[in-house]
Amino acid sequence: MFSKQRTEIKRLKSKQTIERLFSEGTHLGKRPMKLVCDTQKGGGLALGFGVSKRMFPRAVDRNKIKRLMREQYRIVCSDTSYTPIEGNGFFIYNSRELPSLETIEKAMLPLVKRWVDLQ
RNA sequence: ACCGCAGGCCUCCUUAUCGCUCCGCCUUGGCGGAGAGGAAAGUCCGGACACCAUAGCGCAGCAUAGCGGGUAACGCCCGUCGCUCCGAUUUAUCAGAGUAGGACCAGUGCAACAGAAAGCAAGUACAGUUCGGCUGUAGUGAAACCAGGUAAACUCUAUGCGGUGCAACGCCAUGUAAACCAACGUUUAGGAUAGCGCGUCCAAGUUGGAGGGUAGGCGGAUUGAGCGAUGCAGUAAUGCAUCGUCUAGAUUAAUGAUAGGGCACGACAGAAUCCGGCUUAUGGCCUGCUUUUUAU
RNA sequence: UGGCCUAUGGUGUAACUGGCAACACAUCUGAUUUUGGUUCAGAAGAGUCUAGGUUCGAUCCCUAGUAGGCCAA
Repeated sequence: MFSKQRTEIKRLKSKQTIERLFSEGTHLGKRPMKLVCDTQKGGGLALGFGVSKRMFPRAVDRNKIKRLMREQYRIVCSDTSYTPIEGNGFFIYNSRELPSLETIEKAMLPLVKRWVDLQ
């Protein structure tokens, strides 16, 4: 995944690590998104994306939002001012309105910056 | 042309750059290939597959219901008969649509109001009469001496149905029990199963043996009652034969972004074990048929 | 993924085996009171979640859908 970039990004798959991330990780909020992250070294960068079923009952909308968030993180990585991160992160979209790529960008940039500051 | 009905097809296309999931090749980052639906949905039916004697047998229970056929199977599909509806007129026909349509000569129940009377009977008024009673008419009602009506009332008849579900189930690895297996022992009391009876299984203790559960990973998992073409059989659903073809397989869960062009300016909507149906949501195009109106 | 249940005035509940949809609270009007509350008298407000079917006639029986809720792993 993102193999040409400076850092390799893994998919966050394990149920155990996700549960530990949510109980021990740092919770950052910026409307309409939320980031749960830690700074665990050695494992590289692993990311997950989630949308509440309560907010969007249709699967088509949930898939769309997750694709938009993935795309936006890819754009963030390709930027020249990006500094590599190590750890686990989970992005959650937390609003009832269907977003555009711009609103995702406005929310994600400060979240990533605060995550970098934690390193 | 409009309305209604039936059947079939498609689900924005294309170019460039970057990016995602799986597979193959060389090899450690490149190349090549493939990548959501007709409903993937609701979970309403039917199977495949897997495990379980707490799985068996009988009763009970549940489902289906003209007749004939198709199918792995079905509550599905096809044909056909009857009944009902629709619009029309030729008043008995038609394009169509619907139809849980077996049996009240086995038994039980039910029928508000009205009515003399709604079920082991009793009996109103008038007329006729062969004056024994019978026959006809009236009035109430959805239905009235006639082996009445009602089974989407209980029930009966025929046919079918064991249960649980891929988070089934199998393997790997970690490896501590009060948990497992076999033998001995023993009360026949209690417990176990969607209901009941029979059956079956089960405890504490001793000895010996063996490796389980949970968290995690892998398999199950995509080549199948598959799809397409042609021919034959059949009114049709469908079946058979030959040839061709491989078409998602994820597991916090893959299809996007940017720029350019075109048009009808894109509806409903995203696979999670897999098939056959049904139902619901929904954009566009084509073909055929009935009725009506207009024109020729 | 699989299974189960519910829906009736604004709210909470009834309606027996199919036969005029009932009750309480809330609302409104009037009386009592200096005023308000309490109390008393009266009124309005539904066609039973939606669409079909069976029936002479459905809240009730059957089928399909909609919305909400619950359970197991």
